Amino acid sequence: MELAAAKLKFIEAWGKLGSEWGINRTMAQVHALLLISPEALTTEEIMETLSISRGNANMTLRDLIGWGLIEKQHKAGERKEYFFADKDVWNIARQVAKERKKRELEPVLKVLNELSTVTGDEKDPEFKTFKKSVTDINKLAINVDKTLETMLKAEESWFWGSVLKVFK
Amino acid sequence: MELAAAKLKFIEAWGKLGSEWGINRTMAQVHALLLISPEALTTEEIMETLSISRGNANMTLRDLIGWGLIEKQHKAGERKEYFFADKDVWNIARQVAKERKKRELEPVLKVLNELSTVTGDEKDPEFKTFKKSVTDINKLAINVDKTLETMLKAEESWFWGSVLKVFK
DNA sequence: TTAAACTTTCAAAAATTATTGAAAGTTTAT
DNA sequence: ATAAACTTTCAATAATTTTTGAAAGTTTAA
Repeated sequence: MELAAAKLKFIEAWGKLGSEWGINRTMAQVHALLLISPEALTTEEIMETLSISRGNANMTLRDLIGWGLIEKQHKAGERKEYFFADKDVWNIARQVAKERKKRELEPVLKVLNELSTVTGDEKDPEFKTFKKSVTDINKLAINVDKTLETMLKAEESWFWGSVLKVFK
Repeated sequence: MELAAAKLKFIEAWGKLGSEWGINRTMAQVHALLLISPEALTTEEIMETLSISRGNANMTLRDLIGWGLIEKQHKAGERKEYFFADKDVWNIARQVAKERKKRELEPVLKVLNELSTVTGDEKDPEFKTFKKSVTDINKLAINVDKTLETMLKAEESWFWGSVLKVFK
């Protein structure tokens, strides 16, 4: 496979994966583009390569910065802003995990906590079933939270070393 | 908090979580409803409780069956179909992991594999950067795949016991 | 059969989400 | 100050996803 074709395929695949994971396609594609680019790129270059509008490019870049996946770079003597992506895949994974934990897991844990204070008749099957589901989900969510917490602090080699050794 | 209010809140929260994870809101809500229901419910009851149309209810229930999250039940002497959800949260997590692995991770692994066959000039920064990103992502994806594979086979207590012990 | 009870389909409509692009805003150099 | 270079905003539009509901399909009982 040729490099040019491979790049397109990678951008497409990353975009699809993103959209399956609640990250919009364009955002994932811009990220993909910067990820495989050895040099920081300008808004202009990104707009052209991906055929997207200026407004879209601007908002997407802003979101990616918000996710901690890319950064702005200023070149001496130039007005333009350049953007580049962190190339360390483990950092990327951590960053995504961190953001999703904050945006999604934590609110859910909060609600589950509230819900576990529900009162009712212990003999009522409706009550018992509700309570059990909420409690069980809460336990699972707490375990997931703890695991993510560890991952956020861990070095990649240590993390996979440990996990895969256990699962041998 | 009252049981009735808590149920609504749970259905809402589960629906929101679902939509953040690429599962549509209605599907997640129907799942939530069945999860906290001690009895199997009919399409009619689900339609009413969640104020959704017959067509929507039917398709959603079919999808949930496809995900392995709910099952049909037939009651003796009745024409109607009843639906109930597996209440074991670990099974649910495994089932979701299994489906997403199949639908999302495996296609990505396939593409990454293809992309790692790309040819080019080892001195070209474009090529080097591309190759490194693809290779690194591939390694990460393989580790995720292995971990999921283990999870799919594991008992809940063993799984968390091992993972959390490592992360102590 | 036939008709009632129930399920499925799917084209059209509604709702949601993403994108555009032109105008407004900002910064820098002169 | 002014103008050029660049960035941001946001109302309008487009694209995508979800939902509806009525019609078609299926199963069962008599």
